[in-house]
Amino acid sequence: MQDILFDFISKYVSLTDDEKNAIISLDIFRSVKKGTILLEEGQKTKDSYFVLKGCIRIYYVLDSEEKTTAFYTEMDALTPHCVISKTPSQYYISCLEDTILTVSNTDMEAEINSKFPRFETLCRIFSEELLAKQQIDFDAFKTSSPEQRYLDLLQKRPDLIQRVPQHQLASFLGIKPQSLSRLRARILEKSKE
Amino acid sequence: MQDILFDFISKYVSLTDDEKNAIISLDIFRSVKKGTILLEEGQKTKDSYFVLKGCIRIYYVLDSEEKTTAFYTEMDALTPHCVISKTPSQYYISCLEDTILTVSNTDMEAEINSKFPRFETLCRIFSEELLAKQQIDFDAFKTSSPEQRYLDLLQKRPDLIQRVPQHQLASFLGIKPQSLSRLRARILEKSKE
DNA sequence: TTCATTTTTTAACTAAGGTGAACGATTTTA
DNA sequence: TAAAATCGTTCACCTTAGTTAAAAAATGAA
Repeated sequence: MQDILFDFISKYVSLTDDEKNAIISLDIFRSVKKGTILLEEGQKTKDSYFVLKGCIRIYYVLDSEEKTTAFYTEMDALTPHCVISKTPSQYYISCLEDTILTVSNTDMEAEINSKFPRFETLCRIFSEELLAKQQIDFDAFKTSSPEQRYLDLLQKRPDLIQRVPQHQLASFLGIKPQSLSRLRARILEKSKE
Repeated sequence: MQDILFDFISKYVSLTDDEKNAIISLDIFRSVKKGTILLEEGQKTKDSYFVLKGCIRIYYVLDSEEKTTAFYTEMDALTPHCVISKTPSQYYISCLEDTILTVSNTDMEAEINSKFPRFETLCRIFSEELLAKQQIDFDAFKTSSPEQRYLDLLQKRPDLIQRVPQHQLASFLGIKPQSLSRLRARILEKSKE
């Protein structure tokens, strides 16, 4: 299971056995049941997550309605905004499936970073990559219609459409569940012609 | 002018005179005229920007229409996606106003990072902050209507609405210029009642 | 200043998403 | 297992954005 993490890291830097052992000794691997809430609105935390297997999601409760804005699956890393801003969380994080992930807090990261400078380089590069990728995703969202967004998702993350409930997918796409349902029917109708 | 940059950096780490001089000797300060195109679609570059004064924007050309997706003003940093992904750029970057900025390339950053490890820490923290902030912005975009987005912008970035052409603001808000115009009229109508 | 260009607004019409309600189907839970 | 809650779909109606076109306003260049 740890190998998933190290395989991932090896894309960026090659770790020595010393470094790997330092990470393992942190005891960061966790197994969590479907439905578990990792973070609640209003809470403060220093914990970041890296998904090894399964799926977690971010959702807000606005006007007593759930709005899912992000999904994290295998090899996705999530540092909640409240960890960075040191303010109470504006959103919930919960497990959509039984999930295996790593949980690491700011202090542990600081320690590893100072012991192994290459780990800091890894974090910097990784975070720069995520930022650039997310920028592209945001741009694509702004410049396309809900229907186009759905079709794009179908191409790029077909797995998500299978494993995630429609109403969560809808708010992820920025629309209401009824609209997603209608939009899907519309696409099906078009493809018949 | 350099002081703007160092004031900004001092929020994250305090630099020694040695470090400041190393940065100054890189000769990264540039003054560019309104309308200058810093990066074109299809180009490759290693250059990142930090805006000291003025405003630059990212725009795509889709179906021969300009779609502006981001603005960068005083104290904003921009590393184009193509710098990270090492692929040709999907978008243009141009100056909306006469602008003073720093231009630094990947190689220079790598050099500074290896000479001054604290600079790497600065970059990591800065990039993690940007990522978290952008996530929140993206979430807000997904969970609100064009009208709400406009009202939010009016609160949070009133300067942008003054200094940026409406049609660029429109695509930044994910709508057409005519819709923004109509939406503004609608808001004005409501406020009269 | 004048002319050309760009930007913003307005309007009429079309298309698409939001709302509220209803209906099975499925899942959860007691 | 039965009852309750959740989920996905459909419908009718409303609101809002997209489209096309035109005109007014603002901007820039000769």
